[in-house]
Amino acid sequence: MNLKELARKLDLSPTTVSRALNGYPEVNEATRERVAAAARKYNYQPNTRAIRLATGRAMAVGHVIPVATRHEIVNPVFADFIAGAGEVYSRNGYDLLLSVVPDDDEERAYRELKSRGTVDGVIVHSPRMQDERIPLLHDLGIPFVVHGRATDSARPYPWVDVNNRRAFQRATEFLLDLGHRRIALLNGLEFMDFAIRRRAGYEAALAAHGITPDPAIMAAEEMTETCGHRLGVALLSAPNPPTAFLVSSMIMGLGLRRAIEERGLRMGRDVSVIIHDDELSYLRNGDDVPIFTATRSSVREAGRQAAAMLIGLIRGEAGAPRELLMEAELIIGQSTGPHRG
Amino acid sequence: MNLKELARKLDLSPTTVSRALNGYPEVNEATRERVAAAARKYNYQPNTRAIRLATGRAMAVGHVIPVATRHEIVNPVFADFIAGAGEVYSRNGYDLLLSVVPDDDEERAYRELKSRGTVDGVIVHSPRMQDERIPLLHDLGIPFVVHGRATDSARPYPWVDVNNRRAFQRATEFLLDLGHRRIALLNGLEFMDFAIRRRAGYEAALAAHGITPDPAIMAAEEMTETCGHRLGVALLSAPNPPTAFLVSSMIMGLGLRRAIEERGLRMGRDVSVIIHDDELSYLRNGDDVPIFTATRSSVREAGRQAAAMLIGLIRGEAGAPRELLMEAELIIGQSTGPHRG
DNA sequence: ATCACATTTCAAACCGCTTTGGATTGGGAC
DNA sequence: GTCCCAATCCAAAGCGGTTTGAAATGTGAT
Repeated sequence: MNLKELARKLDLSPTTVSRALNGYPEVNEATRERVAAAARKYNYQPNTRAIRLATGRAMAVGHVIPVATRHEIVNPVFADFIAGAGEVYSRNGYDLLLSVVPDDDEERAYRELKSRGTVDGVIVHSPRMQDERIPLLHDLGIPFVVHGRATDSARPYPWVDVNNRRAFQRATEFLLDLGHRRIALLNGLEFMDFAIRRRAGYEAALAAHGITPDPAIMAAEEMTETCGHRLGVALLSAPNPPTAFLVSSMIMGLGLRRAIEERGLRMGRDVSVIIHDDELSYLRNGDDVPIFTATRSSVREAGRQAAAMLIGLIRGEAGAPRELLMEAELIIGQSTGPHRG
Repeated sequence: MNLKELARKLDLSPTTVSRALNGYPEVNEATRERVAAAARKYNYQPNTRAIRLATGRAMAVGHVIPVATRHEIVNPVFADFIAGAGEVYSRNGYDLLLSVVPDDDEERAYRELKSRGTVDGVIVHSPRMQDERIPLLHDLGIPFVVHGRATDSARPYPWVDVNNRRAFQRATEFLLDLGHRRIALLNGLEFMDFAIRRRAGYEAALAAHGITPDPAIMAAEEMTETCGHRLGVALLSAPNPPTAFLVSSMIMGLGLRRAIEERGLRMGRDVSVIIHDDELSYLRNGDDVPIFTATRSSVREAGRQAAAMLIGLIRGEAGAPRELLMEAELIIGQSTGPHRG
């Protein structure tokens, strides 16, 4: 059933039917209801392809997912972020278009998205510092929202981010208050913007206590279980090992815990650990009692917020906020305890 | 730059330009090259929306991701499956459309996908046994491929799956050969088809050794870290605890390991564990030496295969295989050892 | 009765491409 | 020289909606 057929059944012009269904004012309330009833009866659904061509809008949002050609890692937070964003898109009639692109081909991907008009806007994932995608998207004139931030961007740009700096600063302070002085940092790779900010927070808290950060107990690696384990083993068996760890992801934290327990130590008693918890749905930090003490911020909620912001931008809604800094909670779990001198 | 403008620049009709670019035979080789050159020069990209309307094809594939309204879990294998599928789509000019849908609303989602013509085909995720989506998609006439299988489907349907039964049968046999007799099964929720098949393999291997499965050491739960931990604690502290575990996912295995180590036991020495490893990119089972002994099968590869099969179906390629059973490898890691009587 | 004006409806153009059904041209067969 | 056919190209009609500009109808004021 298409518009023309429906119009013929109703003995109306396609124009009127279209307007009736789209809520235009210049149509009689009685006819509008007649049209609506018929549309329901015949289960009329306007053809998306036609709407898109006619209106010039794609009614779709793109998420370009760069897949590192070398280590081929898919960011584990994607699934939840997208689940959150997807909710908002479907409520607003937008489709979610996923482009999986080798990371050396991203620029071409964005240009094509623009010139072929497949999407009305995009979400930028995993920003690096001085990310080239931001000026590119500005130039192309595609509405976009960055999940995270890119330090040192020349122009302002819309973003949704967690206050990574504050979170890690608070977490470090918490450990300091427990008496820990030798606090290791297991960070993500530091070309990622969030990793830089977390380190900054960590260093600021140390500095405020007159402690100079020790590069020997600061690592920046891929946030995997095995990396967490390897770093844990190395740091714990070194001379003057840390008594506490600040870890950038739950998965890495699981690896660290493995290293701790292999050495016959107890997490929370012998060694304190704070992780960052993205509240991934398949990796909950405990059901009721948190396993890890954690800085917690829902990445799914970030997805919702970013999607809402992007739709606002696409619709050209003025005055909507263009920046959103989400504060992480500090959740006290069983993985931290006072320093045992 | 659109087709009409390009045609005018070339002093040709849009017809000819279109044909030249799409490789139709009725155009002079010389003009074809002239057209191609101009297209490059002006960076002409045909408008996707127009192509879609004109051809009636959506050039897009849908992945409907049901989000459980209650526990809100996003399947952690999605990200990698989709990364694999996405590679194949982009190579073939298809877009990947993600619909995040509350799981009680899935039927409507599929019907709408059909009647609005947004996609040419879909991938069905996480099939249950007797999955209602399969007859629905058959009726709607949308090409589809199921990732996994649905026991007891009346009609045949295209699928890509791991041989879950064989994998768990082999794993169980391996444990039996090591002398274990009390082998626990930590399975996924058993309305999922793969969980049923894994249990069948487990039970078959036990039966071949004259062992009656003991429901007391068989669990079917959500495959999370905390569930693995909770079940591990419960089973290990029960009278007559198992000496080996067969676990349906790596994440669950991490939780189990935590329970084992909390009790002062060593995995691989005191308790043997075999997990199923989907080779998730962010959750590798060790870098060179596997942490867990595992049945291993790449979910990303499954994504590639399913995508390729679906595109074949959409294109109406006859003779292409409609079913693909991938065998899992048994990888020997450090988490298994002989039974210590 | 007449006119201005708001309300309601419609015909037709348009979005940018594909595709059908000719039209034109040139060369070879007869 | 005529006819046929292959090789090229084109005009126009689509795809299924939206949107513009105009027409038809009804209403109240004059």
